Amino acid sequence: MAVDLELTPKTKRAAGERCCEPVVYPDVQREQATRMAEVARALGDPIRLQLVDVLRRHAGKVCVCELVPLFDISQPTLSHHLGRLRAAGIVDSERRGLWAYYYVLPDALEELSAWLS
Amino acid sequence: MAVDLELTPKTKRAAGERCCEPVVYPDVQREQATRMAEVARALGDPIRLQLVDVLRRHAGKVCVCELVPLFDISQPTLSHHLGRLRAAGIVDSERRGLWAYYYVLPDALEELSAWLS
DNA sequence: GTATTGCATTGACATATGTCGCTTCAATAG
DNA sequence: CTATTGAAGCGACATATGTCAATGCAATAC
Repeated sequence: MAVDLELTPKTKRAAGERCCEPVVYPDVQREQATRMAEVARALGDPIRLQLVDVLRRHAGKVCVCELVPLFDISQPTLSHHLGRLRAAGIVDSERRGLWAYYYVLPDALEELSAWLS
Repeated sequence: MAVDLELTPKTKRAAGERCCEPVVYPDVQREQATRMAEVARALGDPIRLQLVDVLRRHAGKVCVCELVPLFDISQPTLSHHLGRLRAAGIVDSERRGLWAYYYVLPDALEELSAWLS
């Protein structure tokens, strides 16, 4: 075990047919995949996906106080989800007095949407 | 502190203007959001997204042995990612002798794709 | 000034996730 | 039969995530 005999020809090929055609795709999009995966991960929670859905259907800015009663989660948890969506560049917010209004940045979903189509 | 005086009228409204119009969207899609979030979460990793990309561009079934050298991860890790994609219903596999061939189930991405568009 | 209100932050906790090395297992080669 | 090969399974580990209660903070109401 300690000694390496190195005597294996290593020319084994299991079957006569080759494993598959050697089409190795040149990884065109490393950064693109990272960007799209980041967006997909942000959408990978039912509450966040519904948040985006509500914000998209409401063609304007929606107050957080309007979003809280839509979900069975605490206000800090909702704030956390909105923060994650904002970190992913999917939404942004604007404070008006005491209230915070969230809205979708439409371009953020474009790349992923185009790739999926 | 232990006694609840209950004497607050609770009729406070911070500003004269209402917080926002009371458009509470009837949550049409609870299960739909869960399904789409599951797919999005499965795509929420750069390696898995690139795996799906390769499998989609290759209009057929691709051998795992062809996928391994495309990424800088170990074979068990790649197997784990393929397993996650299969658990999400995005891909399926078929064994032919020693090899395993993976392919995309095109319908799996349709719902999310339609929602994003 | 003090009290209240809407939202964000913090700290905590349990669970999920990505990664690896090691092993197992089925299928083929000899 | 035994040896080898491709792929999956099994811990183990560090990190990320979803959730909450408690707190903080700025703006408004009094």
